[in-house]
Amino acid sequence: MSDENKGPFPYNPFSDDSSRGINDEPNFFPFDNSSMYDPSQTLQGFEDPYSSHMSFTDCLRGSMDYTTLSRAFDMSCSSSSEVVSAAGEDGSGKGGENPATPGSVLSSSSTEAAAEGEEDDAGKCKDGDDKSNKVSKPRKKGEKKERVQRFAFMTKSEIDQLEDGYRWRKYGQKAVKNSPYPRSYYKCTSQKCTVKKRVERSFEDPSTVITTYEGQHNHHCPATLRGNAAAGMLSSSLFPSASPEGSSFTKELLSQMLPTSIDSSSSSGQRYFQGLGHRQPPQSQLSADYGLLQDMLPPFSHKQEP
DNA sequence: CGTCTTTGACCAGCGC
DNA sequence: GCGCTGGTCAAAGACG
Repeated sequence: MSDENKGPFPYNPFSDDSSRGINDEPNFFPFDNSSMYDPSQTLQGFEDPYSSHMSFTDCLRGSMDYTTLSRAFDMSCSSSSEVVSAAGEDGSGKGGENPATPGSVLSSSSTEAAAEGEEDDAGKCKDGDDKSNKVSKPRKKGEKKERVQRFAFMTKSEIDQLEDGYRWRKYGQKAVKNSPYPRSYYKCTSQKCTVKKRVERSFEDPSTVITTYEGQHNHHCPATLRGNAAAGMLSSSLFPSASPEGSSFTKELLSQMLPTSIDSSSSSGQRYFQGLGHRQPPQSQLSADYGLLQDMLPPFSHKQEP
């Protein structure tokens, strides 16, 4: 892939020139450290999507390690009409999760996570079938591996793993080309859940952790059930399907948390947070809100099991 | 003892 | 076809 993916950020994990080519790059909106959230001023570079960011994890973790968060969506913009149509039908399909709503931060563009997805990617990752599928999985010539919805966070953090409410099992680590920092691979530990994530550090800015989620949870967020509202909230934001009402819930929620506009009209399907910017509520207020959320979340998180 | 991490090996996709 | 790289597996070890 080429330079346009790199954007202003020094290192884009999806921009390397490797042969990755399987899932391709999620639309990636790196944040600019120089414009990190400052409550005393409006967001710098407000018009610039590349500087869109928000202090989200800061809220989630009670202002611990994370200071800035930006995210991107994998709209899997590809030339494949198959993918495009899949993205389209998703809006009415399982995704009925109104991908265009702010709360539905996850827009399913995946061809698998939505319709047959739980079969395919699941097939690849399902217990016991991993190997066989990996080894013998026949693939028609020219047929590309299905895309899964992916989105990435760039997080200013000392620690690598964002606590998002889900439990992850590390299954691999690889050195990354052009980066001294390895990339770690995690799978959701929940049975039949095929969500994966990759975590790596930016080599230009070691304080920045890049987390890439892939797939959609098909189960409750443990944190929500446990009452960890913050993590659960993030989870329901990231994976609305794991919480059917979560989409509307998070829509409402995020409309408060993310008062700035979210481009939901983009024909390309690209959406992103504009960041909390100038209207981010004070920490104390957020904490109070999360306290309420903690009470609200359980009823919202009932998963409609098929 | 169950769970998780580490790590070397293997495989697939891509460019040359 | 070959080499490179990312992604994944799975055995072994660490940990609580």
